[in-house]
Amino acid sequence: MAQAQTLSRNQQIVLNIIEKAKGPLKAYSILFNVQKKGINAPQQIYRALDKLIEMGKIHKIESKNAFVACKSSDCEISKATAFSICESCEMVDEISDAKLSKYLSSFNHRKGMKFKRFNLEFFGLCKKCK
Amino acid sequence: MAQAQTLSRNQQIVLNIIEKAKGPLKAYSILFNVQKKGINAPQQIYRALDKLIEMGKIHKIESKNAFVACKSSDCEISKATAFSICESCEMVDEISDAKLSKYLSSFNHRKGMKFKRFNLEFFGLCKKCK
DNA sequence: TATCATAATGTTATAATATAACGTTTGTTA
DNA sequence: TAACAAACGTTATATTATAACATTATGATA
Repeated sequence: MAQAQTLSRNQQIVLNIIEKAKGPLKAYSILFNVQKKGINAPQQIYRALDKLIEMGKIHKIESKNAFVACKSSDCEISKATAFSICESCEMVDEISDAKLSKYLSSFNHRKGMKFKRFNLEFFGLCKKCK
Repeated sequence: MAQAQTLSRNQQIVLNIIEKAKGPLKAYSILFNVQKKGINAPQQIYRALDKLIEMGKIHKIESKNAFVACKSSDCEISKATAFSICESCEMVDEISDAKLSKYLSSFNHRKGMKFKRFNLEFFGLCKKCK
């Protein structure tokens, strides 16, 4: 079984950069930042990103094609993610709201579909940009 | 002011294809389907898609980079969209649930952000694929 | 109806995002 | 230590999306 905690070298490098970043990072901007460390190809970045997502260490912001570190204890390895996204600056904030999470996790579509996972993106202007 | 109802030729062509489709369509697959009608370049598709989204006639499924026709009267020109997405087949269904919509529209993040819009994607297996 | 502004068009080129496919290396564990 | 799985490195290419520029249609109004 894959060990939940141990990160490979490339995974650790990529995660460090994402964790240090103030906002969401794009794959190619990560790539440019790690070329000094000997990572040269997009494939290497995308592979690390995929694994980090699987492990729940990071999330993809779908509307921005960008990645943020997970800050939520509620998201249960990315089964229940919610973000607030500022349409003016680059700010993205992960929303940890147990009530919201519970409400959505128990939501079931009439048409017979049982959901395994959801991703919610809110858009607006953050405090600064308002 | 832009007239909410009148569609240009290209917009109409693109909308027709999306409305006739059984599932979400990707930009380039739309392009291949309309080359017989004299639309030759991606730019033409993307421009039509952008306008149709603005008008609320279609929505983008962010996790799939694909587009579906709007079927909801609740979504208020894409201010409040929710979809159920089958992870096995290509099925995407727009969720019209007034309660859900109201709940999320009135949700406000603690950190002082007032939301203008949200997009929610649920993932699971549809009836057929289950 | 002439004119002006706006929206939409057509086209070429290119940017940005992401994956396929292959062989090699490393790490785990039986 | 042999065998397997995971991660790596690399080249090539596929997919998604936008920039930039010239042209043509459309609609409002003077």
